[in-house]
Parts: sequence; C-alpha cells; structure tokens
Amino acid sequence: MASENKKNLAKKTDSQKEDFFQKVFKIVAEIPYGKITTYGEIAQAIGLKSSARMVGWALNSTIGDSSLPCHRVINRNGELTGKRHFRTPTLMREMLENEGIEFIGEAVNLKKHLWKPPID
DNA sequence: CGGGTGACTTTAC
DNA sequence: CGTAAAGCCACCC
Repeated sequence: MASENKKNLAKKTDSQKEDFFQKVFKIVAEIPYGKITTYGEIAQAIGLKSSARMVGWALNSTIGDSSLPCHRVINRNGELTGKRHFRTPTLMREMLENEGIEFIGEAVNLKKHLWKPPID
C-alpha cells in the first residue's frame, strides 16, 4: 500500500526536522548588532541553499519570540519582505534603523551591513 | 500519494 | 521599473 510508504516519507525522522529549525534559530540568533543577512545565505549555511523559502517558513515560528532578531533577516534585494508578518509593518524598519542600518529607499544597504553566517 | 501554499531566488521579456 | 514562470523544500489537508 502506498499509504504505508507515505508514513515513512512524511515522518523522516523526528529529530531531523527539528535540526532544521535549530540551525535557522542558531544562525539568526548569531547575527551581530547592526548587521543583516539574507534568506539565501542562511539557507546555504543550513544546507538548503536552493530553498530560501524554508528559512522564511522557519522564521514564521519566531513570531512572538523577541529573543530572536528576525528583523535582521531580509531578502536578496535588501527589501524587508517579512515586515508584513510583524506586529506592525513599520516595526521592522524602525528596529533596523535603530541599530544603525543604512537604508537606500525601501531597502537596506547590503554592501555595508551584510553578514554571512558561518557554514558549519 | 497528490495538490496547495509560502518572510525566496533567478531568469526572461 | 513591472509581471510571469520555474525551481526549490517542508508543512498541511
């Protein structure tokens, strides 16, 4: 039966999927003050370099968790794509500006503040 | 298993 | 500048 197969595939290994979250959390938590990084860089550090989407998805679980600087994670263009998931759409930019992040229009100055996570 | 969705990225027009 | 499409992986139903 195919259904039996599905169980094995969907389940994978309970520990494995948590590892994905742990990596994202760890990296984001390591972003230094006044720096930012991109979904792509994090995805690459985790090993899912082709799926920056998963980083944002994992970050969704951080909503309400003030101990994680999710406002320092932006997209490849420096735009605050995740701002709409914050309590207020302006909060993300305000937090970054408060840390000394330089903005160019609606995007941050990647060249100046981009921080690349260590690839473990 | 299969279809839908998403805080992304890249290429193409 | 803009929109479209494909690729990507994990979650949910």
